[in-house]
Amino acid sequence: MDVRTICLGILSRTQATGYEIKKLFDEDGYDHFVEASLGSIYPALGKLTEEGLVSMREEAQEKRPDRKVYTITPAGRRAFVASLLKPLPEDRYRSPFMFAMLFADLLPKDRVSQMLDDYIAHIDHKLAHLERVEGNAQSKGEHFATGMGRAAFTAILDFLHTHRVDIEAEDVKAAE
Amino acid sequence: MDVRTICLGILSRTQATGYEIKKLFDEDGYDHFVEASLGSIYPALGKLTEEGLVSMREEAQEKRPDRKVYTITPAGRRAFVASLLKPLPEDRYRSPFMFAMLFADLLPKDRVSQMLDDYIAHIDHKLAHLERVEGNAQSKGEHFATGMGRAAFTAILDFLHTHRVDIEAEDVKAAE
DNA sequence: GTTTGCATGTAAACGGTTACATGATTGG
DNA sequence: CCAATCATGTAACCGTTTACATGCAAAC
Repeated sequence: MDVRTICLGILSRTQATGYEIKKLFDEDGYDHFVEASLGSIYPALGKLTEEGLVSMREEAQEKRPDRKVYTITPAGRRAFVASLLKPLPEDRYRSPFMFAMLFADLLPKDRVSQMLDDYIAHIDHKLAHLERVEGNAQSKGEHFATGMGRAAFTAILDFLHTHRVDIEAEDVKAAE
Repeated sequence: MDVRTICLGILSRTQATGYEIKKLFDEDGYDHFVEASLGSIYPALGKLTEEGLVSMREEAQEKRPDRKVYTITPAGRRAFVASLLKPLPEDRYRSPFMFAMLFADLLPKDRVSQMLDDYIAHIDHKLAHLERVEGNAQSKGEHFATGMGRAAFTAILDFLHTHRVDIEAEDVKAAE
């Protein structure tokens, strides 16, 4: 899902500045399955404006750059819905952690333990974040997405807690 | 995790040609959390050879291009382990499906059902693949990785089956 | 007779991140 | 005093994908 489409999606819910869109990503739970940096959001908004899919209104501010508030246009809504009617790109999951676990036997035992600790802490943190935003979910979709995220994270944590011993165990060379 | 490191990892287990490395990705369960195309593998192998991290031996073949079999060097092994001792990059999960679910209320009901059907079929397929490779897992790490993948996919499928009704339900406008 | 598998490689295009550039305000 | 927040934007860089280029053999 490209930054263009993500911006349209957010703007279909609320008008916002580029900066605010970025914040919605990070804070409102979107960041579990999409992401974008400001360096890609600003150019995307510029292009969407050119194409008439969003409109922009400048709000002057004292001692700050003008806020540029973007609003989705009817054409923008149509384009957004159209993009969701097309076949969706596949999910992509890249996990350096899982990759590293494949080679646990090459690593010192405490490095493996440390990786597990870090990863568990990280998932814990994500799960906590998810549960925090779950409360203020607005739409059916948000409930569904946070629920599914929670299901997945919980299962992963369960697995890690019960199976970390397997990978932390010393390699026992078969006695001859 | 960049293609370089992934190639080194695979070559730490077995020598292989670029073509074979690609196949190992797709067939041996690696593709659930790492991926790379031939267009990135060949240049990566060339560079690793230059740097002395892998060595290359050409095997002439009749009526086919020479096979170039790559073997990791001691320096390559050291570099690979060193890369796993450094802090790992974060996992990244990009899900156009989850993103689309956030906007289910904007879509026709049967498009949502179709997305769910497609996605469930897709996860089913991945899970079956994982269970197929789980049998011939060689190392502790492979067992761990396939086990964790299975745990996550199973939880997601469970969730989808029990909660799809929530998102497929008609939006009932509150009676006034 | 067409697709799939084997086997290599290059180059253009793409989409994105990171760093740079600027600068006042507020909270710790 | 320093870090974070607000607020925009550009440009260089990066890694990767996709398409192109080549071509035979086996399977369907």
